[in-house]
This record gives sequence, C-alpha cells and structure tokens, in this order.
Amino acid sequence: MTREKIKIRKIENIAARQVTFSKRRRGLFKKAHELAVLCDADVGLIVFSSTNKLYEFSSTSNMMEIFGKYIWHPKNARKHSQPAPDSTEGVSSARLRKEIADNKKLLRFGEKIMEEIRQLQQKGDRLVEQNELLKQQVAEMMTIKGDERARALTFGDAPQEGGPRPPSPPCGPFAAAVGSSGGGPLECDGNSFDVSLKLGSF
Amino acid sequence: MTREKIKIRKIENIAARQVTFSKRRRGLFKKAHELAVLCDADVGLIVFSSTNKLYEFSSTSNMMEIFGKYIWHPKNARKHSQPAPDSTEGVSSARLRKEIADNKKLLRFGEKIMEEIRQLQQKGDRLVEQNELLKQQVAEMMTIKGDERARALTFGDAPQEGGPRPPSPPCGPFAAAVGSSGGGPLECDGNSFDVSLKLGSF
DNA sequence: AACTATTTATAAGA
DNA sequence: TTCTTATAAATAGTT
Repeated sequence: MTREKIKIRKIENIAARQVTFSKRRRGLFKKAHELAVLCDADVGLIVFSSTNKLYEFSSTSNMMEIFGKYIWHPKNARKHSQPAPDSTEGVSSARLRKEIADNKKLLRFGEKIMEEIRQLQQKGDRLVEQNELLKQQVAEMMTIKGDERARALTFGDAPQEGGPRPPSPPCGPFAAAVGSSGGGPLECDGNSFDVSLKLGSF
Repeated sequence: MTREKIKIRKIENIAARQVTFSKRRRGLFKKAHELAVLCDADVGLIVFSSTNKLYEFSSTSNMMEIFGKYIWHPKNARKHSQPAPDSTEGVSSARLRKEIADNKKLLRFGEKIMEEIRQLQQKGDRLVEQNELLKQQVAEMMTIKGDERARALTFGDAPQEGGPRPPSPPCGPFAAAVGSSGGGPLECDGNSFDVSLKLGSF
C-alpha cells in the first residue's frame, strides 16, 4: 500500500512478516475501536500471531460477553433453537429448572453449547472406540506365545469389549465421563441431556 | 479521514451512522482478512451493528475454533474459572440493572460451560495421546519376530486405562481440532451466516 | 451508489 | 525496533 502495491498472500520472509504483522495489527485494532465508537457497534476482535501470541479487543467489558451475544444470536441459535421438552430433564433444583425455562436466551445459548459439547463427545467416543480396539490388539499380541494360540485368538471372540461399536450415539463412555468435574452422573437418554451439573452453581 | 477530519465519537445522526458503519465495516473486515493471509495469523472478528445485526469473519473454519483457541490460551486459562467481577455498582436504572444481572448470569453460564468444554478437550487430548502410544506400540509389535522383545514390551510403558493422569497441557491436538470438521470460506457481508451448520455432521 | 478531496495506512528503506 | 517517506487505500461529505 505504499512504496509498492503488494499481493495479499502469505509473506514468506519471516522478519518482513513480523514487521507487517505489527503494523497492520495496530491499524486493525485502531479501526475496530473506531468502528465501535463511531457507530455504536459491539466489536470483538481476536488475533493470534503466527507464534500464537494473543491480541484482543472488545468493545464490551470482556470478550465473554461478545461470545455470549454471538452464541445466542438468532443466526446461530436457529438449528436447535426449539426448546426440547426434555432439555431440563435431570435438573436437580426446581428453582433452577424454572430459571432456565424462564430464560429463553439462556436456553438457546445452552442448546447451542450443548450441541458443541455433543460434538466434542462424539469425537471423544470415536477416540475411545479406536482406543479400545488398539488396546485389545495390544493385549492379544501380548498374550500370544505360539502360533496356535495366536491363530485362535485372531479368529476368536474378543476377550474384552470387542468389535467396533455402532456409530456412536451420544452416550458412549466418553459422554458418560462428561462433567466429572462438577457433580453427579450424566443423564443421557437419547434426546435429553443433563444440563444440571453444567448449570449447577448458578 | 477525507473531506474533513472527524473526531472519534459516536455519530449521533442515525443515517450518517449507518452509512459510516457500512463503509467502515467493509474496510475492517477486509483488513482483518488481509492480516490473516499476509501474516499467517488466526483472526476472529465479530461485529454487532447498533441494530444488533451480526457480521463475522474468522480465518479458521469457524468461529468456535477461535473461541476454543481463545479460552485455551494461557492468558485466559485461569481467569475463566473464577467468578466474574461485580459490575453492578452505581447503576441507577432498574432496567439497566436487570439487564446487567442477566448478563452476569450469562457470563457465569458461559464461564461454566467453557470450563466444561475445556475439560472435554483435556479428556480428548489424553485420549489422543494414549492413542498415539498404542498405535506406536502396535506398530512396534508388528515388526517383532521373537518372544523376547514381546516380553520386554509387556513390562514397558503400555498406557493403562482408568487411572487418573496428570493434567494434560492445553492446546493439544484435540483442542486444536475443535470444530475442524466444518467447511467453506466465510463471507462477511450480511446476516447470512449459520455457524451452527459449520460445526460438523450431526 | 458514485464521486473526490483529503486523511490514513503502510511497504520499503534507513 | 523505530523513523521516514512515497504511495496506495480508506473514507467524509457531497451528489
């Protein structure tokens, strides 16, 4: 943009890249701030340098507020925004249940996040599954002394919980372990999802 | 910046504000994109207009990935598990006070949930790690011909299930993979985003 | 949306 | 890093 026009593609020279990063980052944050002030907009800006240093700006008191607004914005809450009748199943406190039911924003937010958690759980379930298979394989290989037994085991039934599990429903061992930080066991009967411990300390 | 220099303060004239918002928003998103590309940076930008329309850009496949990186960053890893500071002091309007109270509730909720997600990611990281070890072990055993080496492996550092493990460091491969399933290039104009759809196959 | 006079941002060099 | 400066970009006010 000045001595010469540049193409917008990754700057390969590392030193030059860092210099440009410094300059442009400043410019970007300045403009983010100006937009927020001039136009009364809420702005959240997060930048990780290529060395993973974090820079942030938010027009609100903190970034979580932006995240919150973002997550329960109608555009993002749409897909699962219909309040599932079961979604408060397992909530221990009546007060809490009422609180959740009364706060639609909160409910949408919760559902959005629950979906996120489900995704993580599915990833985790897949890993657990893979893990079990590997462990089983290792165990088999460990106990094999001769070729006869090896052959037997190879075609026999699995000593421990065997073969590949069906495409993981959200209730695998990984899911079950969710929330072990906070409180009780997770209810996970298909559609419903125990929100209680997540909301426990409200 | 052009016909006349302006002060950076809220533009009171609504029409003028909207025009400026449009112009500057475009400029800001363009520069966010340029910074990401030129400097190989991860950038997340969220803007709510004064009428609460959402505009977003992220250099990653979706914004949740930026959120994940953000909450996992050493700078924030501790902070979120602590209670939010009280910000209701001195607020006179009842409506405003209530609004803030609701926000605080959302904030606490968000922090709680982020903590949950962090825990899930840690579990995932541990699984990935364990998985790698197992795969390695299997690979090694595959190449073993004699009993001696097999026995040696038996008493080696085979990963064990169930036992509590030391806290895994944040930002592992699992954390990094959060939301990576999604998709296409992000456009920043209008309100046509559906982030929930980018979170993967459900 | 376009125009355009100015202000800003910034690439390259010191 | 910081400054300098020539130039490219962004944009405020106008049409």
